[in-house]
Parts: sequence; C-alpha cells; structure tokens
Amino acid sequence: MRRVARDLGVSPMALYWHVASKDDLLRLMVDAVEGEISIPEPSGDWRADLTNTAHQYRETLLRHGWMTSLIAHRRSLGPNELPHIENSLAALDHLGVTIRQAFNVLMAVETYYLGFAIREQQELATERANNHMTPRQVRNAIVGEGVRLRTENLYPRVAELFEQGTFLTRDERFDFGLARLLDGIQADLQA
Amino acid sequence: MRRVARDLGVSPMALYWHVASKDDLLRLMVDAVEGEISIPEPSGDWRADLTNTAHQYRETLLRHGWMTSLIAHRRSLGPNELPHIENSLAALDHLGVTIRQAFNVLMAVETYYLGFAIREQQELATERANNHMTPRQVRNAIVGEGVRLRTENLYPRVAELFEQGTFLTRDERFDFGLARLLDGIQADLQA
DNA sequence: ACCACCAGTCGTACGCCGTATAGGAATCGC
DNA sequence: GCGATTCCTATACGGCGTACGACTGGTGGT
Repeated sequence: MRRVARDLGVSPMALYWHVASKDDLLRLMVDAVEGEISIPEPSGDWRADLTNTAHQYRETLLRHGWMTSLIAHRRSLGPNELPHIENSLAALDHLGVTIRQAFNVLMAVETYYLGFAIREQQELATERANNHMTPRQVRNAIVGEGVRLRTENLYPRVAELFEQGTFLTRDERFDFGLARLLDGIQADLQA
Repeated sequence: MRRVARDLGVSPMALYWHVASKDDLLRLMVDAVEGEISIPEPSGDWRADLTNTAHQYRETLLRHGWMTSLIAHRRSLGPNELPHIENSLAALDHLGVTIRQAFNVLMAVETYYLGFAIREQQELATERANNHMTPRQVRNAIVGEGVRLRTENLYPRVAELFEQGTFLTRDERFDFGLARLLDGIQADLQA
C-alpha cells in the first residue's frame, strides 16, 4: 500500500478512497489480469483450442509472477472469468459430451496449467537465488550431486538422473504433460 | 514469529536461537511436512503407485492448508524429497522407459496434484467465507445465477451448467483428471 | 573453589506494514 | 454564494520481523 502510494506520488491513505483495503486491491489486480487473457473463439479443433488456452494462461501467470502466490487464497470467478469458461465450453461443443462433462475436462486442464505455473515460479525463484552461477555451473552442481549419491550408494535412480544432467526445458515439459492429459481426455471422450 | 513465541510461552527473540529467520522456519516446516509423507515401495502396478502417491500428497497438502500458499515461493528439494522421487522412479522400472522419461512422467503427475491442491484451497477458502450459507443455499445461488444468465442471454453454456447445479465432488474431480492424465501417459509409454 | 564458557532466554528498540480517524482543499449543482 | 461531493493529507495505533545487548543457569577444566 505505502509502496503503491509512493509510486503514484500520493499519500498512502489516498488509495483508500479508490479501494477498500489491500485485499480488495489484490482482488482487483487478479481480476484485471484475468481480463487481459483473451480466449479465442472455437476453431473447430478442440485440442488446439484447449492447448492454446493453456498456453495463454501459462504465459500470463508467468508474466505476472506475483499472481501465483495470490491465487491460492483468492477467489477468482470474477466477471472476467465467465467468458473464458463459455468459450472453452464452446470449444467442446459437437463432441457429443454434456456440458458437465465438458466442464470436468476444463477443470482438469486448468488444474494442470495452474500446477505448472506454481512449479515454474518455484524454479524461477530458485534460479534467481542462484543467479551468481552460470547455467554450466548449475549443471555441474547437479551432476556432482548425482556422482555423490552414486558413490554413497544412495537413491541410485535419482543419482543416474542427476548424472545425466539433461532435462527437458520448461516449455517441453509443459507441452509433454499437457499432451498426455489431452490424450487421456480424448480417449475418454471417444469411449 | 511473535505468535509462535506466545504459543510456546517464550519471548519472540528466543526463537532466533533455534531458527535463523521466519523464512528459515517456514522452510523447515515445509520440509517437515514433506517428511511426513510416506511413499510406499513399488507394488508392481505403476498406475496404482502413482495414484497412491498423488493421493498422499493431496491429502497432506489438504491437511496443512498453509503449505499451498508457501509452496509458490519456497524451494523444496529438501532432503526429504529425494527418497520420494527415488521410489516413484522405481515404480516406473521395468516399463522399458529411461530414467529421464520416467522423471518427465513424475513431473506431469506432480504438476497435476499441485494444481489441484491450489484449487482445492481456493474452494475451501471460498466455502469458509460463505459459511453462513447452507449447502442448499449455495446451490440455489448458483442455479439462480444460471437462470439470470439465461434470461439475459449471456454465456448460454455457463448458464446451462449453473442451472443444473450439480457438479462432481472434489474427490471425483481429482480422480477424473488424474485418471485421464495417467491414461495419456500409459498410451504414450506403450507407443 | 574458582572461573571461563556456552546454551538458551529476555527486554528494548527500530523500521516497516495496513488502516482508523479526522480534517482540508477543490469542484460541482443549484 | 453555498452546501454537497470528490479526492487527498496528516497523524496515530497496533501489529510485524528482527538487530542488539544483557542476563541466567549449568558445565567442564584447573
């Protein structure tokens, strides 16, 4: 609050004319971010539509890193969320599923990208904390840890994983999990 | 800090003998919770094992609601996490997949239950905020909102969804999404 | 018996924070 | 002209995390 006021060049209490409380301000911020996400009209390819939506959300949550820490307490379902749900439901029209089934699908996808956003923030925070190391050094540290584990006969699978020292990029991981989820959903819908 | 100290019947500053800072304390708390999760030995049925793990995590994150709000900033990978990863990787042995592939599977599942835990906390917080209403009243409010949307010709699919007023329970939703994800993973592993 | 040491605690104080309360200045409708 | 409305400011309260320094009880060494 005091910080916001300072940045705006006004006294802290001036904010309370426009906003009821800090909590209220945060709610508005979350809703505003929700508003800047644009869910496209259904294209006819529901997989592409849901994937697109997931990417939009991920990108937006990534751009506003503070959101992930807020989203755990704060109710969403502000007025800016309904059109997104509507469009996503529309993407699943003509698939012979009920609205409720479509909604369950939506929730599952949403769960996935929400979880990914959280993880992503964790990792970015860790990288920020280690920003004195080059990527190569980070990699070496991981490999070294793997070697240590192996020589101590601890957690052989983790050791092997670390020793390889190569992982999917975050983008690849996001797409991998999302694709698997959509695969499962697709199979379920066709059953 | 002051609150913890009061509950322990000591002065606030006494805590700083045992703990470096509030942040440090929170880190220890998260790691302690991680420690109380017990990942069972592989049973031979990897789907059952991963499902079991996911349930354990969900239940634990639910039991300690404060964790979800911390987990976004805080580094995990404390010493209590490695054995879990090891056991989960072990569950995927003998499937003809590399350690790296197995790890990607793990990450996807973890992403899912993390996201679900967040959503669950959101919903529980909302329920707590509305605890002056009976479940019947909540349902009626949703249905009423659906009717309102329909009469105003807004978001017809959302309107229909609300008007029905019945949704999966949280347990069912968790299992539905997780099952779809594992379906997709299974199909991918067999390909 | 003495002392040095150390684990553990406490009191005080500083600089943050969100916000309750009261009041001041500019603008508008009449 | 004047009351109402809009927007802002100043001050103050109670909370927070924690830096700093002092205190206490018990231990081991000599």
